[in-house]
Amino acid sequence: MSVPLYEAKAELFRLLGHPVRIRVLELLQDKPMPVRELLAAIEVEPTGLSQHLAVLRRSGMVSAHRDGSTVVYSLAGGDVAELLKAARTLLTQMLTGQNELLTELLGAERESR
Amino acid sequence: MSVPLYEAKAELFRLLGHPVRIRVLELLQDKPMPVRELLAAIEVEPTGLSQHLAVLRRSGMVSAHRDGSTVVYSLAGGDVAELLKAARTLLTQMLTGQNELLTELLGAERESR
DNA sequence: AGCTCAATTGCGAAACTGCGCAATTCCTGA
DNA sequence: TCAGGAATTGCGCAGTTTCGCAATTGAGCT
Repeated sequence: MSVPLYEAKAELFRLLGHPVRIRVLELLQDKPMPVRELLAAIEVEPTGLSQHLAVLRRSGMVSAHRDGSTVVYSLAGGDVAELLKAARTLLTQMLTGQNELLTELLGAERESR
Repeated sequence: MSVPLYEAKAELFRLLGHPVRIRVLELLQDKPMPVRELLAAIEVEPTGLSQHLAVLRRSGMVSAHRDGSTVVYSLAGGDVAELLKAARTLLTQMLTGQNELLTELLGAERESR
């Protein structure tokens, strides 16, 4: 293997590490969408969106094809949904973990007063 | 929610977007480990490892406790394994997708000669 | 107390990322 | 064919990340 797997994973995560790109992937999960529609759904300048789309395209996560004067993007292959779901699960687990710790600490403080 | 979910996801992915941090999480999946052992397993300077561990600690993904003169790190709560597995799956899907496309293109070229 | 090893932190330099503006490409309709 | 909108690209600036060195903290040993 020329590129170790953990490098590839890190690279993948780095690609996903931007709110706009997450939004794009989430939106494309429902159905393919023209840029115009993505633009309407996400708060971002056209040029910024293009750049993020370019990143996703270069990485092979989405593919684009022209339809007349507009460009339509769609997810390319892989199970992105699963990854996003795992992220969501992990986030909620981490947050509840922190909450438990917090309430525990608060309880301890109350008792010590 | 003060922070939109997609922001939190992006943040999470950004945290994971470094090879050393990925390695650390992978190693900690098996069992808690002292820094010394992580250091032996990963190619990185002690100071660099410390910094990456600090990032993971601040984010709440790992926790550390002293044991004598060494510090032992362990995964904190959440199901990191699931996320890493999803990443691995997605990567292989993307790579095979590219391979198929490649062989398709090569086939087409051969035919056109 | 002084020494040493383990781990962390502070800091400055180098590399990278994201953003917006201006310019460009590609298509469509007059 | 040319004016217009859709989308992309090139480019420079500002902000962030990463890295290694030097300095610091904490624990065990004599």
